[in-house]
Amino acid sequence: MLWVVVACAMPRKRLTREESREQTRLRLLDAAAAVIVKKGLAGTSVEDIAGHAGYTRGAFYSNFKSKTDLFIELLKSDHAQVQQDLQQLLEADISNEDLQKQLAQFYGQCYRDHNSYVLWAEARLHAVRDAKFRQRMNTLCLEKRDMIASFITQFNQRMAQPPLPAPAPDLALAMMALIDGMLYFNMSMPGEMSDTATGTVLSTIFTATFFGPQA
Amino acid sequence: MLWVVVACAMPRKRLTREESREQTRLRLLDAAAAVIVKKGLAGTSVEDIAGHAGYTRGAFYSNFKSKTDLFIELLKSDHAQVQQDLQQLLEADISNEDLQKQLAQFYGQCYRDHNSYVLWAEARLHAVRDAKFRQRMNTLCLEKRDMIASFITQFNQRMAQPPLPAPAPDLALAMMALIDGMLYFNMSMPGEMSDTATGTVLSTIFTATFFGPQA
DNA sequence: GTATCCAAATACATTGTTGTATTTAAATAC
DNA sequence: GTATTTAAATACAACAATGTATTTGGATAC
Repeated sequence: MLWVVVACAMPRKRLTREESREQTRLRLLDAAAAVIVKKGLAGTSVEDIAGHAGYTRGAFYSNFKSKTDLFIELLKSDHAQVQQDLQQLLEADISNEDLQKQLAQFYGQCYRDHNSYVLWAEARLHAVRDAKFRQRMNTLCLEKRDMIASFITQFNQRMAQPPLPAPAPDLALAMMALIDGMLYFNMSMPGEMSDTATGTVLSTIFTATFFGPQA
Repeated sequence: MLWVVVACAMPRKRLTREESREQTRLRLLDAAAAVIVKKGLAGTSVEDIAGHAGYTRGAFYSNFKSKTDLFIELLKSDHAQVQQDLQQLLEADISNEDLQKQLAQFYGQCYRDHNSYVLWAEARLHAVRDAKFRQRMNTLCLEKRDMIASFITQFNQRMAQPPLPAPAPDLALAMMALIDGMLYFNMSMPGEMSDTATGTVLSTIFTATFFGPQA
């Protein structure tokens, strides 16, 4: 009886089956991300995930084949987001901006937050051990590399800089490695490398690499 | 009876208690490194380690307080080795060598092999989750940073190069991040980044950073 | 030799995890 | 309304891992 009143007071839409299922899926994915960041992929049980999302294991197995299955979905969704961000950056008008700003944006764009970076760190270790998984991840990484390579080429042309010191795809990998290294460092040694130091170093190296022999 | 003969044939020294204990310890450490690289820290059970070393769990708990305890010993021993290598490089006469060679050596020195790198990747993730552990690791990393900073300063002076574009410790962190990023990449995407590409890129960036505005 | 010591093995009790099989209740279709 | 469907809960059986308590047998001391 009270139920009716409440239901009227806050028009909490009665979900259709499909909506409800989708909601459960998303809640499980979110919960998984949180718990995996906190306890690690291997250290996280299916029960942990379901529990944290407010369900039982039954809901989990009803929605995902396995923990690995869910994990891959998690990565794919994050990758798609990053790709989209990069695409946007690529399409934006960059010729009027200065390098510093670009780099800051680029850097921030690569991985949006600490959590997603930790997830990718987990993924890499998993890739070392699972060839199948590694292949899938490589595909994603190479996709990103190509997008960055395209960004570099375009940037180089628009700025009418000296020829690149190496093929764009190679430079792209190097830049990814560099940025990864920075984030990786900050992940396990937060605060050790000041933001300004990071920025300075990145821009120093970027400038030297892309703008070549002029101070 | 045959035993006596065999014992004479190969003078396999009868171990003292202490020697025997030390041997067990070392075997457990070696086994742990191998298994942890293969299955991950969390995915490795104490039983796995003991079994792989040819013992039972009893031997393990008789020698180590816990898995984490053993893991830290593993890292410390690896770190000590790297520090020693760096020290040697620092003391060596470098003024006659060319940059390329130095870099190659430096690069190879940082982490001696794939396995030890994977162990450190595990360690970093562990550090994200365990503040106590993170502090310990920071100490080790800063030790390394200082040694590299010292290397950079010395190198810069001996080569009579232009002033460094940033404080040596900051540059050291950046170099560590860069090299880490490269190795990290190669770890999960082996073969994607060719050795020559890696070398070229590293030397390009290093040259640009340390030798500044001249091609 | 006998007594003792201690490194490692074994036994044990407990707890956590897995995946499947079955049940339930709410949403749809009629 | 009644029947059907199905998302999620619950029950279950098998197994893996933990840490401690106890035992065993080869070193050491005498």
